[in-house]
Amino acid sequence: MANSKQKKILILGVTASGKGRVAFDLAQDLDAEIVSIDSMKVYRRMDIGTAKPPKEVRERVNYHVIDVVEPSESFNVAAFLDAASGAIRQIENRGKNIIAVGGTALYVKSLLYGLFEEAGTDEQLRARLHARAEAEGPAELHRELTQIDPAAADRINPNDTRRIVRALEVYQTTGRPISSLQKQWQTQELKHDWTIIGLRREKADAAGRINKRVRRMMAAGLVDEAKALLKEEKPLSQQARCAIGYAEIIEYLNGRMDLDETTELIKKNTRRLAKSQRTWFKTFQDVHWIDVEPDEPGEKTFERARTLLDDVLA
RNA sequence: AGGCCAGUAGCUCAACUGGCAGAGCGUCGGUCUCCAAAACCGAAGGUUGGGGGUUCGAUUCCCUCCUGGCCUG
Repeated sequence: MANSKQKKILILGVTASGKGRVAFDLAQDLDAEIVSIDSMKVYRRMDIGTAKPPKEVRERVNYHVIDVVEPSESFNVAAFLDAASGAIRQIENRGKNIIAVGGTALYVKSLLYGLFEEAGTDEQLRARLHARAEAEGPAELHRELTQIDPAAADRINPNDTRRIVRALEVYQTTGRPISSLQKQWQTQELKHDWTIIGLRREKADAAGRINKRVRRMMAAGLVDEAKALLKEEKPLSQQARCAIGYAEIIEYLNGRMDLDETTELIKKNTRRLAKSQRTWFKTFQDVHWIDVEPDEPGEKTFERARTLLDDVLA
């Protein structure tokens, strides 16, 4: 076979940057399948608010790691990495190219560099530790962490209950300090076998696209979609219920604000998400950035991405 | 027209009988290895509506003007 090794292309960008469109065009062009890197598109029936690719699109290209869990279920990085790795293996077996797209930076990082596998989650232990943090204050747990794992304690802020709890959880379940396990993102030369393309836009342009998209989601029936989810047998999981768009509409349905305020709040929170994605992506190494112009048609961005790939992969 | 209330950070509001103008939210920046659309940290931002007066010292007391709201005619 001439092309014995498949291409692995990763496309990054903040929410509403246009990366989905570019991924789809590239997938058709390169005979590839798509792996979604998105902590919210994994939930079934949360379609409008998570901006999933529509059916017509999904009929033409295979999408993975979308709709893999019920809205009542929890999900996390490890589950993502499992699902994504499985999908990638399948695609490779079919001899197709792989395009990963997404904006959940932690998941991207796990896909590139892996996670330590010695400690999963222990929900009960975690709940107990959180209860203690509530009662005694996070500083007390942080002091304990200093005893068993000074390196981790040094890196974690005394108010950061979640990370303190996770560090203690890891120690109590494995007997090993978390800092001794978190090695895979710290080596001098981080290695992976992906070609990474990043889509970047001016902030005002990004904000404008977000506002437009939120308006479109509201018009497309986001409120009804959220209502339907709330009517389901099982309640939404903690993660699913804090998805932007859904969280605010739940408040709205509880009479906490009117529809205009709700829409504005969704825009604001989406802009905040974009900001934090931007911050994350700055730290990513070897990204080939494409600066997308405000009025640039999606087709042109796709052409630019393809040209860039030709150069890089040549 | 008269009476009353209000005017302090971009927004919503604090500041005991005069004593160094603060908070929340937003904005900006950052952290991030099993909840990450989460959680956490940091920074900037004010001639306290204008002008005058009393005082060692005024967001605070007095006068006046401006703006907004309510009440009365």
